[in-house]
Amino acid sequence: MRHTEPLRLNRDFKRTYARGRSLAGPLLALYARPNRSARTRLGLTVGAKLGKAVRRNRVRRRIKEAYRLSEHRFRPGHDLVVVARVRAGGATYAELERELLRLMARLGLVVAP
RNA sequence: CGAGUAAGCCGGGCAGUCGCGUGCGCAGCGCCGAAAGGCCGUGCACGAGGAAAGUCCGAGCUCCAUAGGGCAAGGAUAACGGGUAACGCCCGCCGGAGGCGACUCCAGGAAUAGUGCAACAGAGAUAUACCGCCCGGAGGCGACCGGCGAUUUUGCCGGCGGCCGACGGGUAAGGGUGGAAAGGCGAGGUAAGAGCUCACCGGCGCCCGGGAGACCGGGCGGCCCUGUAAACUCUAUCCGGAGCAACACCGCUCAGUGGGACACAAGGCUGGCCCGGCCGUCCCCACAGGUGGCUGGAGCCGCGCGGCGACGCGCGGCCUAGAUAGAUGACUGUUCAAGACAGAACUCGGCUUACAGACUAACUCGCCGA
RNA sequence: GGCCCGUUGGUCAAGAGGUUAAGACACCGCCCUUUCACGGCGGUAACAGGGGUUCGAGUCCCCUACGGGUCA
Repeated sequence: MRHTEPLRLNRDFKRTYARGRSLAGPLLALYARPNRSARTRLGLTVGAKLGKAVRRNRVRRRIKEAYRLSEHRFRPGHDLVVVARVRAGGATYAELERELLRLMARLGLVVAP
């Protein structure tokens, strides 16, 4: 992704959970924290409760795709963690995309078009 | 046509737009980092499985230990012959069990090397004698006959066959329990019985013949000795330990990051100010950057030859993921029998488990037709 | 990704081849008490699932499912 790099280290995840602002919907939970950088770092968490490897991969790829397609509209310079909740295991792409955009907007991270 | 057995093979296809990983090429010499190193654009090629899974076995590879090895402990395997780098896998075959059959299943060494265990039931459980049957029999019972005594009832003695029977002995057929009861069944035999004797069958030992062997066939001999080794054990064979988060190299090193506690107090940032948000000295706990290893291998495909087969040999051709928070997704069109189980993480050989369906050839049984 | 454990009533748990699987807390009913608590008596309720060995399996062996620990 052009303007985003992955969030890798466990300590970055922990910092985001502890210091960041959060919001949760039925399918996803979103944590966000400014990182004093021009770049946004994105971390995805898809736990074992959602299913086996194939299903977890599908959920993760869909979230990534939804993020990628709207990336240009997001305010840069944040560490983001998207946690897939159990019901996301059976959700369609459209449902996941709608929820991600809604959560981002409610945290004020969407630049007005 | 119906029912069934067993094996191999495939496991959505095609097209478009956007996006991702690796390799090769081109371009800026730009950006991030203290450095090792990494990032960004673009063209082409390639880009998950038959189970990638469970981690149940066997190996390669790496480090540690030992350095000729032996013994002990612990673990694994278990008919026989072969295949293989090796195996607990595979093939063939033997024995046993099941099925009309095709065919399937079996941890399939030793229970006379020893030890342990066998609840309940039952007379008795690795050795028994409760009932019963048979022989002897103290003694008892009550008919009948004879004799004697007496007026009769009756008493005494003897005889005969019958019944009961303390006790002593024989027996292991029968009873009934049990998963298992001292080979099975029949005949002889006997007081009653018993492999006590005999025939057949089962098991054991020896001999002969066949086979590469497990084993099979035949003869002879006495004997009959419960089950359990996924109980200890014995016999034979095998095994040093750990695992790519192994390991090697490069680079940083008294600094950083996260959590807790303290505390919204001093201080700093944002902001005109309040609220709010972010940072935070000291104490405790935890953590650590990059590269290689990393895919060309007991490899895959085709043809020929050898072998019943597993497989082997020869020739020709091919290169087929290599990520490191982890690459296959999103939106469409079209087609069909409408898509199951499911995602590589060092790599192979197996096993096991999950699975919608499609195809190929083979065999068995039943019915009908020629 | 590798290695190693565990699963018994609602909860914590004993049991280690043998009749009907302990115990505690919890729950239900009765007694006690004016009532509640405490106490007493009684009761409901379990071997994760499947297959095998054995006469007999919660226990021994194999497979599956689930839960947990550990290794940078």
